[in-house]
Amino acid sequence: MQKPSIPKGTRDFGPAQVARRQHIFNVIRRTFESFGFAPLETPTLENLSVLTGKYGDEGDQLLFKVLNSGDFAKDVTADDLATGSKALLPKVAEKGLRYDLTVPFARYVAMNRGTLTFPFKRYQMQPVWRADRPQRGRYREFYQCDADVVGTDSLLCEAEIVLMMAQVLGGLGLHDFTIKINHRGVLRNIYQALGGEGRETDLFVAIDKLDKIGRDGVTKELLERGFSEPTIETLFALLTVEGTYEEKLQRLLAGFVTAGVEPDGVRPTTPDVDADSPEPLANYRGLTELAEVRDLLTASGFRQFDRLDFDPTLARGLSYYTGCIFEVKINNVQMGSVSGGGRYDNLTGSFGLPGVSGVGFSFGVDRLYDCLEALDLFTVTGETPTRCLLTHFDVASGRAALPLLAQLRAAGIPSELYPDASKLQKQFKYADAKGIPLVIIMGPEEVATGVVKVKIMQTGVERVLPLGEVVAALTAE
RNA sequence: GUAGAUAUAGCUCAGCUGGUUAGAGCGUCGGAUUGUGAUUCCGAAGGUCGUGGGUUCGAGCCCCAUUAUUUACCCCA
Repeated sequence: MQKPSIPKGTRDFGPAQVARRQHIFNVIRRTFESFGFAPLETPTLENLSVLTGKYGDEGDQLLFKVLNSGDFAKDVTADDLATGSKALLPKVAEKGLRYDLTVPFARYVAMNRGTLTFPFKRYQMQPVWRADRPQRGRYREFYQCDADVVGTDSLLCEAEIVLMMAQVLGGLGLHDFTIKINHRGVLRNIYQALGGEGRETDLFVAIDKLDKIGRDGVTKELLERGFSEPTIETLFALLTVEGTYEEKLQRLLAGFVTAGVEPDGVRPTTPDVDADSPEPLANYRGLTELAEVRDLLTASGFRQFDRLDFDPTLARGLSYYTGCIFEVKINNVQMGSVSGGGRYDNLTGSFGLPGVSGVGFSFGVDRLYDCLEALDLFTVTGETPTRCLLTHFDVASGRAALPLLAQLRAAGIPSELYPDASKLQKQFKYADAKGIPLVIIMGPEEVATGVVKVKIMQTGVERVLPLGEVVAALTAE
């Protein structure tokens, strides 16, 4: 006999876990739909040509590839084998499991460009797969819940992302969170303020780690990557600006002007956005857009600015982001980000549809689940949906219970009849173990008199009711 | 890919410098209660100690290998 097992990084979800997960999905779905997003589902399998090259070299290695059907080795030559796996791969696998929901979405938009109405808003809640090393909060199969908009540059989308993040977390009872926001334009301006020394991406990767490895760690890493000490000094002066959202914007602005950073223009903004800001703010796209997002949030009634943190060190890995970027962390839990996203100006470009701007974000359901569990915030506990258990002792009383069972179900009370004529004790233990709140006793005595006992498990109180009144009495409660 | 930790009953874990027949709690099953759960009491079943070698008179314990799990790094949700 072999020991049963499941693949690394995958999990079974029992009834209680599914109930809790469904609760999370429901909160997210309700929020997405209330903001006008429509559901989309895409295949588990995508063609590898769609997936490869979209997530960088490391991402490509994390893709699960699916072996071709039939004789998958029929096109393989001795040369291919000698060359190695890279030459072999396209010949044996042409499909792979989806790695995220954004790329399949982009593929869908490009394929259906003729029939979609833009701006197109969709949400998607499906599993994705990554051949990663599993660890805390990291699985090989996990669910993402994405909401994206394509076909508009409006910063209202960015503001609404913040609103949705806050609404979902609040709806789940997770009130102690931080939404970090930054802008790729701000990062670029910082890079320019340093005189454009070294590689831009090296800089972003290093500063993104600031909260993890600290100032000394980042300094060391930048020195290794060829940045000079005065440059690093300037960098930290910009990165460590203190104050409110607004104050940080102003201080960075002053820093950019001092450093002589060339203004990178401005996209159209709403007229009165910068009413209380001096003119130069408008000349840096990143700062301008962050200011506008803040104003749109204020106008939308957003009141949780203490949980919205403009963090110039937030970089995020995925290179396709070009505008605002977001990341959400739950405080007081050791867990990576539970949500993240941003704007990408050319998402569908690689699928032959250039110039379409998209903005979106994603929740990690599995991490939200782990956070809720760590903070003991789950309220859903149901092991079974059953509300009422009918007990019986013999074939005759079991038969006699069936009409009542049907009536209960018709009345919308999820009910079941214990399938075997076991000892009553066993039937009660079953109800107790599953958390079924009501037990109706239906023995020969009850059948003969037409009067049944209804026991409320939690209190132990037992009521005696004529058969005909049971459904009405239970419905009333 | 790099580094560490762990592997003993269905589950969570004890098991001393290597010493006779490997333990507990929970769970399961039976009984006290032949028609009443959760509480109480009594009893029972359940383990080739991850796998393969080695050292030793003797290995759950020491050594080597191997597999699985897990944590951190990288990267990410």
